[in-house]
Amino acid sequence: MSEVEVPLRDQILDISRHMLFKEGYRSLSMRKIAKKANVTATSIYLYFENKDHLLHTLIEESVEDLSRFIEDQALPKTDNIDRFKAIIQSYVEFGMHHPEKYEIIYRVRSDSMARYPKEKFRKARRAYELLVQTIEESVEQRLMEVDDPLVAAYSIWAQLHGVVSVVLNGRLDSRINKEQFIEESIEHVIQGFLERASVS
Amino acid sequence: MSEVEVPLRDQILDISRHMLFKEGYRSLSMRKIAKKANVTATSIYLYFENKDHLLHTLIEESVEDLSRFIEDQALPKTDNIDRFKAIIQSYVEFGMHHPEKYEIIYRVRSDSMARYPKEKFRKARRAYELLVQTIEESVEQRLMEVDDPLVAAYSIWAQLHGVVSVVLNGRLDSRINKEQFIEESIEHVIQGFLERASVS
Amino acid sequence: MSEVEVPLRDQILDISRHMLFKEGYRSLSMRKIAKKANVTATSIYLYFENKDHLLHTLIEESVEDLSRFIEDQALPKTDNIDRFKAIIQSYVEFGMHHPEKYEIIYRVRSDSMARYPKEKFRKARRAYELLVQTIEESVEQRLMEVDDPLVAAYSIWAQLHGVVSVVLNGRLDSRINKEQFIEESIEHVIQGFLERASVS
Amino acid sequence: MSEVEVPLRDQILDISRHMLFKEGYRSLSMRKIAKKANVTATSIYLYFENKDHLLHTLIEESVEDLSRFIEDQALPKTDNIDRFKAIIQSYVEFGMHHPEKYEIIYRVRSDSMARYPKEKFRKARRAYELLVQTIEESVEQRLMEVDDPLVAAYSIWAQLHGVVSVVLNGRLDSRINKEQFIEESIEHVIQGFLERASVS
DNA sequence: AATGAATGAGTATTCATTCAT
DNA sequence: AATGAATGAATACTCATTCAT
Repeated sequence: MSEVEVPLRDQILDISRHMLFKEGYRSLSMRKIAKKANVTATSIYLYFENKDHLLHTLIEESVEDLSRFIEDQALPKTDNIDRFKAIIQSYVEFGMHHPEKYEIIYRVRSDSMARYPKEKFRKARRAYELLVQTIEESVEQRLMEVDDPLVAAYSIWAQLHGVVSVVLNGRLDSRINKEQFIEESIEHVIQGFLERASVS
Repeated sequence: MSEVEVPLRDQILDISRHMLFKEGYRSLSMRKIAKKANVTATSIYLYFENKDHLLHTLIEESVEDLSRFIEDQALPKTDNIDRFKAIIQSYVEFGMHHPEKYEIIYRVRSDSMARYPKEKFRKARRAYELLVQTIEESVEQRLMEVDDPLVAAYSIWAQLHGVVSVVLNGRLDSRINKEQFIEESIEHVIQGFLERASVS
Repeated sequence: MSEVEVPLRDQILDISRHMLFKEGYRSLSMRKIAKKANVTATSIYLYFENKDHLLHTLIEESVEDLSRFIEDQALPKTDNIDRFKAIIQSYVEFGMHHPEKYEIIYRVRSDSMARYPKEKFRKARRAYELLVQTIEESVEQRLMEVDDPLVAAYSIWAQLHGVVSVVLNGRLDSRINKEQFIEESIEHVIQGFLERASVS
Repeated sequence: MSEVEVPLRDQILDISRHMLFKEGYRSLSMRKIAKKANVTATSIYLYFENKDHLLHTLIEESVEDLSRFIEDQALPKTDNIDRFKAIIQSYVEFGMHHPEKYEIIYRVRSDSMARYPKEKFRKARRAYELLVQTIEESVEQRLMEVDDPLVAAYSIWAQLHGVVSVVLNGRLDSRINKEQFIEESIEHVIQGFLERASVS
């Protein structure tokens, strides 16, 4: 009663996000969400048109958070190389610190989100566009040398995603130290570009 | 009638693999598989104990195919650097040529495969162990320089997986040419290691 | 429409009880119950968690009714022999007047009720405990002579159950009059004890 | 190989009888029987037209065994009272020594055997008819005094059945010794008749 | 004497959703 | 802002039985 009331809509989002992460899309049901929120399933429909809309909201929110997180870390950097590194670092950091949100962006979609309006995924590109632009400027400043900044940016993103998802899915070889793995992977991705530049 | 009869068991596997790829685990149902195979759902149970067993068979088969594909390409190479490249190339190639099998290894698991006997995933490691060993030998021969071959191998695998899955999930920026993306990504992953060596 | 509305929950219990009696446990299905109640099978789950819970409710209710019926008839009797007779009479009477409830207590269990919490069957013992106590007091008052009141009570109960179930299962020889059979059986069970006493 | 080959037909009967006793009708399936017999379900149909026929065979066999067991014990007795006691004793004894067969006679029927041709149950009456006849002769010889031998016989049978089934269903109060319970119950049933006679 | 392949009807249960209140 | 009652379609799986061999 005296506690701060979390609006039901937010509660539903939190519960769904968590359940999605813990148990996967397949066992995410309106009833289970409702039960955890101590309301009836019907109540969810007051805030979300249907299950898809609820999921879309979840994705949009995660995508927005990821973009903003990266921008917050990268935009303050005025040096392009610094910014380049910041984007990469913060991308991985977001995955590690907000696994539930990170996973929603990638996992959900593959399962059910053919239906997710592609258009909205464009938004997700904000951070990517920033990376492209940073690489372009670095190239202009002869700090880097790449054939195609677009391709380079996408490749970096893909590689980082591979690194993050291996860790989040708990597939890391048990003999390997997580922090070491992440650090060296990041370094490898970054160096792959910088060294070439420094060589030239 | 006069056509070559494909055994029902194999038909079921093919259909399941395809449906899994096209529509995801969650919409894979025994009934749908049966309908596509023009048999009753009951018939599936003549060949597979239950849905899990069917999926496990699918995974096992994919894992085996991937391992063998890589070995076939890499083992003939006697030079370690050649073998190193061959492993990487063939891994990506397998993903591109056998997307359904590739996806099963990764996609299915996250959803349902907590139940998949971990022991059998060890098998999946055959190619990975080969990569580790190749790196170790390259290091001994001073062809490469890495802190920890185990970590390096895992990092390479993760990055390649990121690259492959971005393509398979159709998430590639429409302005980007797929072949170029793959080629440059592979080169980047490879060069990241070799250049360091050549520098030293 | 103008009829008194019987709550669905009660309807389901009535229908289940009846079907159980008429067709046995094995052919009792949620679907059939639903069809008889003119609702979908899903609706049953609004009132009962699952089939077992539905059956348990049925058993509990029958057990409770039997106990109360006997107590209602027997407790008012102050004389122990009167009470002894009343317990026996009312036990059989309950079986004859409420065959569906009587049968549930015995028939269902053997089939599915290993799962039924034993603890709840203790309740069923209320009438039995009353019989034990009544015999004990009768013995103390030298109105009866038995080796062991516990054994005597159980033996009486078993014999009565045999008598009742023969009738309810329609196994009575067609040449035999039901009422006569019951009356003489009861008398025999009772006299078996009292005569010994009167002899001494 | 060198073992005595039990004909499959008998194996099936043995397995079915045992499964019926252990797990109840509801979980008795042709497939499970077949699996235990190491044959396919189809093979059962070589010996039994269908599941019902298999069960009927089981019942018939049990009924025959019970009748013969009682006759073997009772017919040699020339004295009617001895024979009366022998019938009762051997009935209970059969239940205790052949619980699987005993249970089939009673348990199965209630569940599925509405379909069992009543005519065949007449056979089951052989022992009962013997009891009736024995009582009739005892009455003629003024060794007993009963209103109606038919009713008396049926009542005895019912009471004994109650006693046996309480024990076989494991419903005996844990504080009660099984042997004592049976002995006293039998004695009570017998004495109920004899004492009256001895008094007169 | 026995099998292997297949079926059709059935089982309990779960799900997203709707509607009247 | 939220509920309670209900649905229709789906799920994995089991069963007795049949048929060709």
